[in-house]
Amino acid sequence: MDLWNLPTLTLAKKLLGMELVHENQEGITSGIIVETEAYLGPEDRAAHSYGNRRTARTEVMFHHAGTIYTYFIYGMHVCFNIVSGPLDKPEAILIRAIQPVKGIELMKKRRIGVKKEVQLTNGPGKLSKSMGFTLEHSGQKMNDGGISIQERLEIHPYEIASGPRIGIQYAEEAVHFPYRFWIKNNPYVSR
DNA sequence: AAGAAGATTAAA
DNA sequence: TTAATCTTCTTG
Repeated sequence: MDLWNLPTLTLAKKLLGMELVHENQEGITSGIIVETEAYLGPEDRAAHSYGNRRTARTEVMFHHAGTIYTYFIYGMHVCFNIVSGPLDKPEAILIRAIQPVKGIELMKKRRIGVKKEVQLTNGPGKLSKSMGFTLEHSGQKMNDGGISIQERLEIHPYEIASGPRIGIQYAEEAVHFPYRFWIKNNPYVSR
Protein backbone atom coordinates (compact mmCIF):
# COMPACT_ATOMS: atom_id res chain seq x y z
CA MET A 1 0.00 0.00 0.00
CA ASP A 2 1.22 3.42 -1.03
CA LEU A 3 0.17 4.89 2.30
CA TRP A 4 3.13 3.35 4.08
CA ASN A 5 5.65 5.13 1.88
CA LEU A 6 4.78 8.50 3.36
CA PRO A 7 7.34 10.13 5.66
CA THR A 8 6.63 9.31 9.29
CA LEU A 9 5.50 12.79 10.36
CA THR A 10 3.19 12.99 7.34
CA LEU A 11 1.80 9.52 7.99
CA ALA A 12 1.22 10.30 11.67
CA LYS A 13 -1.16 13.08 10.58
CA LYS A 14 -2.62 11.08 7.70
CA LEU A 15 -3.65 8.28 10.07
CA LEU A 16 -5.97 10.67 11.91
CA GLY A 17 -9.51 9.97 10.74
CA MET A 18 -8.72 6.46 9.50
CA GLU A 19 -10.43 3.40 10.97
CA LEU A 20 -8.31 0.80 12.74
CA VAL A 21 -9.94 -2.64 12.74
CA HIS A 22 -9.15 -5.87 14.58
CA GLU A 23 -11.01 -9.09 13.89
CA ASN A 24 -10.39 -12.35 15.73
CA GLN A 25 -12.38 -15.30 17.08
CA GLU A 26 -13.97 -13.03 19.69
CA GLY A 27 -15.41 -10.71 17.06
CA ILE A 28 -14.69 -7.36 15.43
CA THR A 29 -13.63 -4.16 17.15
CA SER A 30 -12.70 -0.91 15.44
CA GLY A 31 -12.27 2.79 15.98
CA ILE A 32 -11.36 6.05 14.27
CA ILE A 33 -7.81 7.13 15.07
CA VAL A 34 -7.91 10.53 16.79
CA GLU A 35 -4.42 10.81 18.35
CA THR A 36 -0.94 9.65 17.27
CA GLU A 37 2.71 10.16 18.18
CA ALA A 38 5.71 9.86 15.85
CA TYR A 39 9.03 8.34 16.94
CA LEU A 40 11.93 9.07 14.63
CA GLY A 41 14.51 6.39 15.35
CA PRO A 42 18.25 7.13 15.57
CA GLU A 43 18.03 10.90 16.10
CA ASP A 44 15.08 10.83 18.49
CA ARG A 45 16.11 10.35 22.10
CA ALA A 46 12.53 9.47 23.02
CA ALA A 47 12.42 6.48 20.65
CA HIS A 48 13.18 2.92 21.71
CA SER A 49 15.42 2.80 18.66
CA TYR A 50 17.46 5.89 19.57
CA GLY A 51 21.01 5.53 18.27
CA ASN A 52 19.90 2.54 16.19
CA ARG A 53 19.56 0.42 19.32
CA ARG A 54 18.63 -2.98 17.94
CA THR A 55 17.38 -5.64 20.35
CA ALA A 56 14.85 -8.44 20.30
CA ARG A 57 12.15 -5.92 21.13
CA THR A 58 13.11 -3.13 18.72
CA GLU A 59 13.96 -5.46 15.85
CA VAL A 60 10.58 -5.00 14.17
CA MET A 61 11.08 -1.22 14.06
CA PHE A 62 13.73 -1.87 11.40
CA HIS A 63 11.27 -3.78 9.24
CA HIS A 64 9.07 -2.52 6.39
CA ALA A 65 6.64 0.33 7.01
CA GLY A 66 3.24 -1.12 7.80
CA THR A 67 4.63 -3.70 10.22
CA ILE A 68 2.97 -3.80 13.62
CA TYR A 69 5.10 -3.05 16.69
CA THR A 70 3.57 -3.83 20.08
CA TYR A 71 5.41 -3.71 23.39
CA PHE A 72 4.71 -4.17 27.08
CA ILE A 73 5.16 -1.21 29.42
CA TYR A 74 4.92 -0.43 33.16
CA GLY A 75 4.28 -4.06 33.99
CA MET A 76 0.69 -4.01 32.77
CA HIS A 77 0.04 -2.27 29.49
CA VAL A 78 0.46 -3.01 25.80
CA CYS A 79 1.10 -0.16 23.37
CA PHE A 80 0.24 -0.45 19.67
CA ASN A 81 2.45 1.10 16.99
CA ILE A 82 2.81 0.98 13.23
CA VAL A 83 6.32 0.93 11.80
CA SER A 84 6.99 3.66 9.23
CA GLY A 85 9.79 5.23 7.22
CA PRO A 86 12.31 3.49 4.92
CA LEU A 87 13.43 -0.08 5.47
CA ASP A 88 16.17 -0.27 8.14
CA LYS A 89 15.25 3.17 9.45
CA PRO A 90 13.58 2.35 12.80
CA GLU A 91 10.68 4.81 12.94
CA ALA A 92 7.19 4.15 14.23
CA ILE A 93 3.87 5.75 15.06
CA LEU A 94 2.18 5.13 18.40
CA ILE A 95 -1.61 5.11 18.29
CA ARG A 96 -2.61 6.95 21.46
CA ALA A 97 -6.39 7.18 21.15
CA ILE A 98 -9.29 6.07 18.96
CA GLN A 99 -13.02 6.72 18.86
CA PRO A 100 -14.87 3.38 19.16
CA VAL A 101 -16.94 2.38 16.11
CA LYS A 102 -17.51 -1.37 15.98
CA GLY A 103 -17.70 -3.95 18.76
CA ILE A 104 -18.28 -1.60 21.66
CA GLU A 105 -19.88 -4.43 23.64
CA LEU A 106 -16.82 -6.61 23.07
CA MET A 107 -14.58 -3.75 24.20
CA LYS A 108 -16.54 -3.47 27.42
CA LYS A 109 -16.22 -7.21 27.92
CA ARG A 110 -12.45 -6.94 27.57
CA ARG A 111 -12.39 -4.12 30.12
CA ILE A 112 -14.69 -5.12 32.91
CA GLY A 113 -15.81 -2.20 35.03
CA VAL A 114 -15.48 0.49 32.39
CA LYS A 115 -18.87 2.10 31.81
CA LYS A 116 -18.27 5.21 29.73
CA GLU A 117 -17.52 4.68 26.08
CA VAL A 118 -14.89 7.40 26.03
CA GLN A 119 -12.86 5.62 28.74
CA LEU A 120 -12.58 2.53 26.56
CA THR A 121 -9.98 3.89 24.16
CA ASN A 122 -8.66 7.32 25.25
CA GLY A 123 -5.11 6.17 25.95
CA PRO A 124 -2.55 3.80 24.40
CA GLY A 125 -2.86 1.11 27.08
CA LYS A 126 -6.64 1.36 27.13
CA LEU A 127 -7.17 1.06 23.39
CA SER A 128 -4.84 -1.91 23.21
CA LYS A 129 -6.83 -3.76 25.84
CA SER A 130 -10.19 -2.82 24.30
CA MET A 131 -9.04 -3.80 20.80
CA GLY A 132 -7.42 -7.04 21.98
CA PHE A 133 -3.87 -6.13 20.92
CA THR A 134 -1.12 -8.26 22.48
CA LEU A 135 2.63 -8.84 22.18
CA GLU A 136 1.82 -11.65 19.74
CA HIS A 137 0.89 -9.07 17.14
CA SER A 138 4.37 -7.54 17.03
CA GLY A 139 5.96 -8.27 13.65
CA GLN A 140 2.68 -8.93 11.82
CA LYS A 141 1.77 -6.80 8.79
CA MET A 142 -1.11 -4.36 8.59
CA ASN A 143 -3.94 -5.35 6.23
CA ASP A 144 -2.52 -8.87 6.02
CA GLY A 145 -4.18 -10.59 8.97
CA GLY A 146 -6.72 -9.68 11.62
CA ILE A 147 -5.58 -6.08 11.89
CA SER A 148 -6.31 -3.57 9.15
CA ILE A 149 -6.83 0.09 8.49
CA GLN A 150 -8.95 2.00 5.99
CA GLU A 151 -9.86 5.53 4.95
CA ARG A 152 -12.86 6.99 6.75
CA LEU A 153 -13.00 10.69 7.59
CA GLU A 154 -11.13 13.32 5.67
CA ILE A 155 -9.29 15.47 8.18
CA HIS A 156 -8.16 18.89 6.96
CA PRO A 157 -4.83 20.34 8.14
CA TYR A 158 -6.56 23.04 10.15
CA GLU A 159 -8.39 20.39 12.17
CA ILE A 160 -5.10 18.88 13.34
CA ALA A 161 -3.34 20.07 16.48
CA SER A 162 0.19 19.15 17.55
CA GLY A 163 2.29 19.34 20.69
CA PRO A 164 4.93 17.59 22.80
CA ARG A 165 4.71 13.85 23.35
CA ILE A 166 3.53 12.27 26.60
CA GLY A 167 5.58 10.34 29.13
CA ILE A 168 9.08 10.94 27.77
CA GLN A 169 10.53 13.37 30.35
CA TYR A 170 13.87 11.55 30.17
CA ALA A 171 14.36 12.45 26.50
CA GLU A 172 16.38 15.67 27.01
CA GLU A 173 16.32 17.79 23.83
CA ALA A 174 13.56 15.62 22.34
CA VAL A 175 11.14 16.39 25.18
CA HIS A 176 9.67 19.35 23.34
CA PHE A 177 9.56 17.97 19.80
CA PRO A 178 5.96 18.51 18.59
CA TYR A 179 5.48 14.96 17.36
CA ARG A 180 2.10 14.34 18.96
CA PHE A 181 -0.90 14.92 16.72
CA TRP A 182 -4.61 14.89 17.44
CA ILE A 183 -7.93 15.99 16.00
CA LYS A 184 -8.89 19.34 17.52
CA ASN A 185 -11.83 19.28 19.91
CA ASN A 186 -12.29 15.54 19.61
CA PRO A 187 -13.57 14.21 22.97
CA TYR A 188 -11.85 10.84 22.53
CA VAL A 189 -8.29 12.23 22.71
CA SER A 190 -6.34 11.16 25.84
CA ARG A 191 -5.82 13.38 28.90
C1' DA B 1 21.90 -13.36 38.08
C1' DA B 2 20.16 -9.27 39.68
C1' DG B 3 18.44 -4.58 39.42
C1' DA B 4 16.40 -0.50 37.38
C1' DA B 5 13.44 1.88 34.40
C1' DG B 6 9.58 2.55 31.65
C1' DA B 7 6.00 5.82 24.74
C1' DT B 8 0.52 4.04 31.52
C1' DT B 9 -3.52 3.80 34.33
C1' DA B 10 -6.72 4.19 38.13
C1' DA B 11 -7.47 5.41 42.55
C1' DA B 12 -6.68 8.56 46.62
C1' DT C 1 0.53 11.86 44.09
C1' DT C 2 1.37 7.16 44.08
C1' DA C 3 1.04 2.13 43.78
C1' DA C 4 0.57 -1.56 40.73
C1' DT C 5 3.20 -4.80 37.99
C1' DC C 6 6.66 -7.26 34.72
C1' DT C 7 9.21 -7.16 30.29
C1' DT C 8 13.29 -5.61 28.53
C1' DC C 9 17.77 -4.19 28.83
C1' DT C 10 22.04 -3.20 31.33
C1' DT C 11 25.46 -4.37 34.48
C1' DG C 12 28.22 -7.43 37.17
